[in-house]
Amino acid sequence: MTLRVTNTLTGEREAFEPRDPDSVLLYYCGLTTSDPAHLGHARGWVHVDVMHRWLDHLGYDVRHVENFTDVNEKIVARVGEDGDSEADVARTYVQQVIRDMRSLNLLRADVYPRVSEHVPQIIDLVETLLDRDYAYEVDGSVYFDVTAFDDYGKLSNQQVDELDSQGEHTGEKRNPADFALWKAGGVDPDDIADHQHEDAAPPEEACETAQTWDSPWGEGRPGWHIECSAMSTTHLDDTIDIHVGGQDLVFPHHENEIAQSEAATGQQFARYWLHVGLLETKDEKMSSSLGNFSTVAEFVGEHGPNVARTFLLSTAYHSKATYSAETVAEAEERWERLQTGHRRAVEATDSVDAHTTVEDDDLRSTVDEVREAFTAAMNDDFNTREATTALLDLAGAVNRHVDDHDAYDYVGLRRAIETFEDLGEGVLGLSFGGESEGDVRVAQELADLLLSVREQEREAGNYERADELRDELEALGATVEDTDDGPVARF
RNA sequence: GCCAAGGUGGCAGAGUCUGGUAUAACGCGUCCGCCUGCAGAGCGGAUCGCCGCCGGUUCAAAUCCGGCCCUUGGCUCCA
Repeated sequence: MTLRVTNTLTGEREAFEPRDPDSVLLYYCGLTTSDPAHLGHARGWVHVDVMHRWLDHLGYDVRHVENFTDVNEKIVARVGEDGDSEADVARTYVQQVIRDMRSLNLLRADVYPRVSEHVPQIIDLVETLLDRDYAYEVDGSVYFDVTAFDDYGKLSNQQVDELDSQGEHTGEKRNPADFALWKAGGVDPDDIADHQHEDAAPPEEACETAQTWDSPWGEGRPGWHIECSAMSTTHLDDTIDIHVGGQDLVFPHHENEIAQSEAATGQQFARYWLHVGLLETKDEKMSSSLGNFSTVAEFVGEHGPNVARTFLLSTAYHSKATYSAETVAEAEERWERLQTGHRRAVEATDSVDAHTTVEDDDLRSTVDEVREAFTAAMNDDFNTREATTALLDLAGAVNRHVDDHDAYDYVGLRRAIETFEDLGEGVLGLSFGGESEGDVRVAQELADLLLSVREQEREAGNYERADELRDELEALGATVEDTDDGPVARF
């Protein structure tokens, strides 16, 4: 069974064949560090993370690069608010993003390159494009000439003529569809005014802090698209295997990356282009500029990383996803069910009723089916929803086994636990063990003490007092359950 | 205007590439039963759709073909 992926370049789901059969070069278009990351960004991160984990699982040696765009007008617009200069604001947000990523239990990328560290490579690339007549200079700015690159539009199926008729005619560009590789001078206050918040520094002052670099064409700043071409080539290779990004980047960003890179190297830039669907609230996408977002920090703070990942993975990466109270509640239930299944399997194997001579065929065959279904789902264009569904089936089998048997199938349960851990933790990045250490242990003991008091009240028939004790425990964040083996408090 | 993705039960969301192993998965919601002092978790069962509309191909279509309607995204910064 081989991995198949939907390639935006061809519009088809095709067999994945990396350039080298043993390794994969993966690049993800990261974000501009001008605002706190929102759940839509997290959706991209988590899906790329799972792609990375699955490729590892399949035995590939994965090299994963994810950039930060720390040079941008929108960052300048935050000066005075989140820092004293463009570089300072960028640092503030890079730090926040790293924290957010950690909170989501993401595997680390091999490199997190920033634009500000790659200006020499960008300049080299622009020079190459000028040498090869794919670009032209006007008053210290350099533009890419889209008419010089025959394949322009191949990713997004755009026609240059059509783009020209829609584009803005500025004085410097030969064609409206041409785009900047290098921009002369600093940042124009007029360009940031619209992006500023109330407490930001005055536009003129903010723009004075914008970073500029020397170049063969004078002082200036790199264009937006060129960075990814330069960083991808620097840290991976001229041709990479998988380039991932949000669906909103297909045009113009990714189209322009292809044009720049392929014009410069004469090689195919990326073999597979995968695009992550956008996270939408009611009827519109979640976006910083629309202000309709929930930040990663808020969401993870409220729901925790496991619910966050379950939520983000409950829709296949290429589809759009809906963010609403209902969809989040569903994710909470799905996670709860997975966690309960895992926990009950662990508790049953630890029980004195677990026997090595008992065999439950239903449990054992379900484990095998689940592994097969999970693998098939992931190989089918990383279908994380189907993969999660397989694990939910496993939870059902464990529950049935524990409910219906007095003697437990130790070996079968072990296999179920291994499956939860290999696939749920290893591939989906969930964490079943969770927080059962240190502080929680003390809390657990105190809760148990209260529960024993509650038991006395219950035995005495004082249900009113017993329920009060339960309510008090629950008010402190515990969940009280009366099980066959007695009352239990969970956190 | 151009490009792309998508329209499946109350919600959400697989399946569509490779037409039939489907009485349309999984979850949520609702209802009933088991369990329970009650509740929760769990188990079992049920409810709700014939898959945007129209036509075609086929022994057979949610899945293929044609037309139409609608939604979202991109064409300016955006994961």
